[in-house]
Amino acid sequence: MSINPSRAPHADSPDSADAEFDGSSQAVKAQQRLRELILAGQLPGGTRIAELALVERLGMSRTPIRAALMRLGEEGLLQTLPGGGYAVRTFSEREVADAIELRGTLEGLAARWAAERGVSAALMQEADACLDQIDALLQPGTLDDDHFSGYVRLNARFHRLLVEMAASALLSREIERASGLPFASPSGFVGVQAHSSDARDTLVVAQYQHRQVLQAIAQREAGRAEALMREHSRIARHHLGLALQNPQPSVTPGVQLIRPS
Amino acid sequence: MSINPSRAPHADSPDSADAEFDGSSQAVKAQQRLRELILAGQLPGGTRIAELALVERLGMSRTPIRAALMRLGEEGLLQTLPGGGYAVRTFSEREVADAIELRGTLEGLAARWAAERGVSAALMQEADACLDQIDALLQPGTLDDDHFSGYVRLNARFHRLLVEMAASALLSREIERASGLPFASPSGFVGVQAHSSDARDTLVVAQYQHRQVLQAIAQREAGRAEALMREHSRIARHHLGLALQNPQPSVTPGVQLIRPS
DNA sequence: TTCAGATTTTCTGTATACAGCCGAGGAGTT
DNA sequence: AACTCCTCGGCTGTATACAGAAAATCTGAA
Repeated sequence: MSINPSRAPHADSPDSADAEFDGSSQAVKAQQRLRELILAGQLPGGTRIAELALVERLGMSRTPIRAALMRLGEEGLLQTLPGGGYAVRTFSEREVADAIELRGTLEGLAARWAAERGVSAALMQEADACLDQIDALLQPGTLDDDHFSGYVRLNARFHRLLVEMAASALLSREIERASGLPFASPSGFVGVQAHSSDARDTLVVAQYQHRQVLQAIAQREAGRAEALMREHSRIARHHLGLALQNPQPSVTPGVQLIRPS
Repeated sequence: MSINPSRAPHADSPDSADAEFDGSSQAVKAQQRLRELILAGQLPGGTRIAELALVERLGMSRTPIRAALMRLGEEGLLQTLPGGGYAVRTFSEREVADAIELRGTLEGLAARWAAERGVSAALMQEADACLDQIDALLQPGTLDDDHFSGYVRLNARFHRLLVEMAASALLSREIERASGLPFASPSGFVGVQAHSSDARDTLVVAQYQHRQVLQAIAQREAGRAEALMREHSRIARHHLGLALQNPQPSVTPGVQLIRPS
């Protein structure tokens, strides 16, 4: 017996191109795929998740699935039920807004620490180069979907660099955690107005704020840096409002978890 | 066989009076007892923790122990080792200070939300009564150990009420998490100067800040409430400095996890 | 027809068996 | 004597068996 051979997994799983490299353990694979399943709306919000169903679906035993459920529970995507077990969590609009503001506050703290403690020249240059790339993307007249996904990637990169500037493993973990809810992440909702007329203008404003934050950090203006990052998160909140008026699950993963108010 | 009967646990376990009521599952018991073991210094910081050793020590199987290790890892008390497994984490003085400031920032956000959104009269009265009790404790001339532990309890209660005022489950979880590191908790270090000459004065200042925060919330002064809570956390940071000058593991659990800088 | 009780099914929590991996230690060679 | 390679032991990740509990369903009576 041993590992019952090969185990031809998933016969259904309409998941798109996964084939992501094996990572390592079964547990992290389970966590990743479970998250994808939830965000893609495969698992309806609010209903109990049976471990055995996932055994069937993910093609592994209960042990790594159990670990993944626990992790996603800590992360906030699942809620523990009183009788035991987990259910896919749903979020009120207020909760999502709170999550965004929380992330903004934490990123504000990161910017403040970066300004107070100073940042290595190499890191500043890297961030600067990142913003230059965003500038190039925002040249007038060039805004197709490719450019949008490019913006999402560069924006996430800039936010990551900013957290790195704070040089605090503790804060990094906490921000990563707060950004775990997909709609709370820095780029969670940018795709929502990809085809809006003033889509570019919003990104221009966001990019302006990026520049100002970096300048404030460089000039050691801690209070200003913090305030700017907080304000910056309001853009995500604005996007949230747009996303709820015009839901497009394809571009904003996880919206179906937000229950209408 | 079944559950090997009754389980006469621990023959060694020099733990003090536990006998805490059964709670429920083995997993949460494991988590609680593991945390106690770490905070009491039974498990030296930095060394790898073998699951089998805990099986022996806690008298249960690997499964709940594994769950407890994962939870404590997420919580930050343990770090995961590259080769797999966990080790008791140690903290630099800087990290502890960061944790305190992070908690202060989050509590500041809670105070701000409370002020912005308003608080029920019942909750305000409860907090007021709590502060009245602290006032009674701080009457001049009466500062023995009992009063100190009373202060710790009431202080924790006030901070809990304040978080409740924000009425955000998300923020509650995050603050609870940030206070998980024992030295980052609101009352983590107050015992450090129990026998200092100006012990009472520090508590008087803290209590003054409590009153002001409550007033700011009642008057809907959001910015002031936030700033006050942030400043309030500096008292804990002050206590941290004292604790490191004069370590007393008995009154400040977990200090031995802080590595000298 | 509806409600209450009993039975059955299914689930989670726990314990344990199995296999691969990493590290320590010893033996052999230069 | 020092270095290298091999072997052995222990430990973690994974799979599975077992027991208690809760929910769902079915049956019987009012």
